[in-house]
Amino acid sequence: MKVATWNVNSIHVRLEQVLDWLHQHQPDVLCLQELKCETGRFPLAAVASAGYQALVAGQKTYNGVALLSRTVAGDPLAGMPGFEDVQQRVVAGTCAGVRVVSVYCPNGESLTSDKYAYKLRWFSALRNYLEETLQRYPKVLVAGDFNVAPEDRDVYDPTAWKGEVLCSDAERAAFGTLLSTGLHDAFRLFDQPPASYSWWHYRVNAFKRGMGLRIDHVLVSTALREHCTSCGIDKTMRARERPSDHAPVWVEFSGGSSPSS
DNA sequence: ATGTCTCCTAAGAGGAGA
Repeated sequence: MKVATWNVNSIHVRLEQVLDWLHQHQPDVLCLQELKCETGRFPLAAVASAGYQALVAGQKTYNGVALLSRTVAGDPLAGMPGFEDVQQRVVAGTCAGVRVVSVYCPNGESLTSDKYAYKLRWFSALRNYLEETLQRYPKVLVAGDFNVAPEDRDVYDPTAWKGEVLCSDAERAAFGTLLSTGLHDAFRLFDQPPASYSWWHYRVNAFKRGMGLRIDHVLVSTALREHCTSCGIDKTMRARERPSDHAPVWVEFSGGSSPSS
């Protein structure tokens, strides 16, 4: 089983790249973020012709998440119960016995912004939601743009970014509370190249200069961790013409398309 | 170093968000 996540920064602009990626990598599930697309305008027919079903929680202009899967996802759920939010940032479904949650965590803008306070409230709600999810489903996978670089090694220049948004102590602590529910950062289960990042700013030629952060993550529950065989970041999509500012992150599991027990 | 990209309104550029 292969699952991936990708912040596409507009599904309309990146549709051909998404279809290419599905064709090349044949994931069982692909989580998407920043659709910037109303639910009713999502290109369902295009992804269907590529062989994928879609759960979509979209809105006009901003945010928006989706879960593409080869088979129809069970128990679809948009948003987080008990946390009313006009911003569409969460969608979940069950695929091959795995509860998959696609998340687009708030950016926060800056430490003094109202959006930063919202980000911390949102993470608190996410922690509660994932705790409930883990009680209901043993095999849980949470994938998306977390907008947090968990450690200094996830930042190209930790000194320059120290205390900045995406790297602040409070954000890292909030990310840590997600792990404390019983989830594991799949990327760090394996040896990885140094300077592994998933996002590079569009400005200042950041990608070519290696100025990136690792803020897109795949978290797996303990029951899933045992089956996890590899995890990586596909930088090739960031090197393309007209790229998203994020690269896809993928994870593979042993046991074919349906990891059992 | 205010740099780039996307989408919106609104009929031109400019603002919001990342």
